[in-house]
Amino acid sequence: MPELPEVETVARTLSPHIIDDLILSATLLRPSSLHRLSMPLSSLAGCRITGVRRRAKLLVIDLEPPTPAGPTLLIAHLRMTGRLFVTAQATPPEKHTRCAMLLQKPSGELQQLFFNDTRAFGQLLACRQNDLAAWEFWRALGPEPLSMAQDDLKPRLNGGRPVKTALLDQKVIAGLGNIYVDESLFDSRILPTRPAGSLTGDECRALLRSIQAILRKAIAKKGSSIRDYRDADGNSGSFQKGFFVYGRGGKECKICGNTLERIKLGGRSTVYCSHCQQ
DNA sequence: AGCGGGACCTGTGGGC
DNA sequence: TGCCCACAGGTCCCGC
Repeated sequence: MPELPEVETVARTLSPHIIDDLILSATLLRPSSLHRLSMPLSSLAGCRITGVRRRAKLLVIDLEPPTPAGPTLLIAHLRMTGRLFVTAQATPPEKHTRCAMLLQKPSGELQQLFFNDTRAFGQLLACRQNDLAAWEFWRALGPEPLSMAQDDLKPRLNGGRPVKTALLDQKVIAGLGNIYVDESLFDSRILPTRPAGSLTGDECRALLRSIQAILRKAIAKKGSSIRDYRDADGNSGSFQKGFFVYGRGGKECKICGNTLERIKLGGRSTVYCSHCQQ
């Protein structure tokens, strides 16, 4: 599910519900949903939520009090089907509820924060800031695409692997997934199979412009909902209505009318227009 | 180094 | 209706 625009939307919609809340308890309902580097979730009892933000495809919840090892964090990776949302105090866990936290608002009102995840690929990680250095995935994350300057992409795209594979690599650029890579490559008219190192400076600048424009539009549309994705208020995104290629293999290119090709690249379904993209 | 394939999970949709 | 297969927004790990 969630790529950068969806996680950004979850952060924005979740924040007003839980900011300044006190965590009274945290119950893990499926052990495998806890990251191997995580502290026990029970250690979060007594912490207050001070921020909700996004890094790459990760949702980061800032907590206090800090510890000698730096600020306390609760990080969620939603993977394919993870969902975070608040619900009434009395709501029982569902079949796919992996974690339930009891929160107390500053007004004294109680509510729950649920982490639901059908496929159970998603994970929660409670840790101190200093612990993040031990998490190789976090340490190696590439730059945020919306903060990159126009010449920042070219030096990161090299080697003979397909440019699509490189863009999916979170060490190259953080937050892109299958949807937004295919859409960005189409928008910049670049074939996904092109060796990453073969792109010219102009092509890299055009590609980054496309990535940034598409991510901004997708965030404005509250993300893309293919099947499972909902924001923290339970609403779907609508950017999927504007897809040019993702999920449209065998259909007509909206630009030239050519039949869109569908191939496997890096194990991922890939759709492109062999006429528009070069 | 980099690729493909499989694993991790559950659900859905299409074809027969 | 029902069964079986393919496939799904992500990442990791193994073997070649």
